[in-house]
Amino acid sequence: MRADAEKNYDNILSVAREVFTEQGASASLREVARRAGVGMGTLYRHFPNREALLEPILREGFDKLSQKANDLKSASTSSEALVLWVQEVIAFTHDYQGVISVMMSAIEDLDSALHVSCHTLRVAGAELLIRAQSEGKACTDLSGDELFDLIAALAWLRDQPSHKQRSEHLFKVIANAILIDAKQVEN
Amino acid sequence: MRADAEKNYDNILSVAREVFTEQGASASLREVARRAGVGMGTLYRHFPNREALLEPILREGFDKLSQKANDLKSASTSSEALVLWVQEVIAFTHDYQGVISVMMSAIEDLDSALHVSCHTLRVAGAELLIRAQSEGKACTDLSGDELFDLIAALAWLRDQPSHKQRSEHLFKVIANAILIDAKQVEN
DNA sequence: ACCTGAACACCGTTCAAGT
DNA sequence: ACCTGAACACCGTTCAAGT
Repeated sequence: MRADAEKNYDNILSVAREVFTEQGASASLREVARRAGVGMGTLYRHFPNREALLEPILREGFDKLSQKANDLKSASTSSEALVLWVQEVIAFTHDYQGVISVMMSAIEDLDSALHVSCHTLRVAGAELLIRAQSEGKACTDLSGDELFDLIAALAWLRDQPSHKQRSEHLFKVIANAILIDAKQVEN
Repeated sequence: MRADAEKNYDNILSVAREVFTEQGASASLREVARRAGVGMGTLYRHFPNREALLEPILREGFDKLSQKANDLKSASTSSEALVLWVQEVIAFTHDYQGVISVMMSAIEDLDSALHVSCHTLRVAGAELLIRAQSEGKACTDLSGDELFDLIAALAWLRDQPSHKQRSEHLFKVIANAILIDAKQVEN
C-alpha cells in the first residue's frame, strides 16, 4: 500500500471508531468521510461496505474478549467465569449502539466481513458454557448458539431507553435459570 | 371530516398495513403515499409522523391481545395463561418486523402517539403476571415492566435471521425460569 | 378544507475525471 | 495507484400553489 493510502486508511478507521461510538453502528458513512477529510470514493476504496469498516474495530474488541475468556478460566470457577464474560460482552457491544443486530446478521451471512470474528466470539462463549456444563454447573439443555442468542437479547435490551437497572435484574434472573446449584447470583 | 378526506384517511391506513407487513415497521412512507395514490402532504396531514400511522394499526392488534388476556383468565390456569399470552404477543409483533423497538421507545416517551396503547398492553401482561404470582405460580421477583422487557427481548430475537427453533427453545428456558413448581413447559 | 408535488436537506453507492 | 467530488436514486419533511 502506498504511504498516502495507508495514512488515509488509518485515519478513516480512527475517525470511524469515534463516529460509531458517538452515533451508533448505523451512523452516516458520509459523516465519517467528512470528518476524515477524504472523498467518498476513498472511503469506499478502502472499505467496500459498512461491515468492512466495522470489522477491524470490532475484531480488536473481540480479541480482547477472547483473551478475557481465557483469563477467566484460570481465575474463576466455571460458573463465575461464564457470568462475568457474558457481562463483558454486553458492556462491549453497548459501546457501539445497534451493533448487536449487525453481529446477528453477520453470523448467519457467510459472506459478511464480520462473519469470522463474530463466529469466533461465539465459540469463545460456547467453550465457557461447555466447561460449566461438564462440571455440572450449567444446564446441559443449552447450546453455545443459544447462549449467544441470550447474550444478544440482553445486549439489545441494554441498548433500549428502558432502564438499565431492569436489564441488570433480568440478567440475574436469566443467569440463575441457566446455572445449576450455584449460590444465586447476588442481588 | 370531509368525505374525500375520510376516504383518503382510510385508504392510506389500509395501504400502510400492507406495506408495514411486507417491509417492516420502518418501511418507506413515500412508498405508502405512492401506493395509496396520494401526495406526501396528504399523508402528513392525516398522520404527522410514522408513529401516528402505526398507532391505529397496532391498537387494533393490541385490543385483541387485551381481550385474549381476559379470555385466558377464565380458560386456563394462571401459569398457562401467562405463557400463552406472551407467545401471542411475540407472534403479533412478528407481523410488523422491527415494531418492538418502536414500542419500547414509545413506552418511555410520553409524547409518542403509541405511548398509551403500548402502556395498556404492558398493563394487561402485568395483570396476568400478578395473578400467577398471587397463586404462587410465578416468581414474585419480577415486575410487570420486567416481564414486558423479557417479551420484547424474545420478540427481537424472533425477528433475527437466527433460527426460529432456537428462539422457541429459549422461550421455554425463560418461561421455566419465571414460573414456579409448574410442570416444566414441555419440549 | 383539502390536496398536489416540487423543494430542501439528508443518505448510500458509483464512476468519470483528475494527480 | 490513488483520490476527488459530482451524479444518481433513494429517503423524511415542509410548504407554496392549486381546487
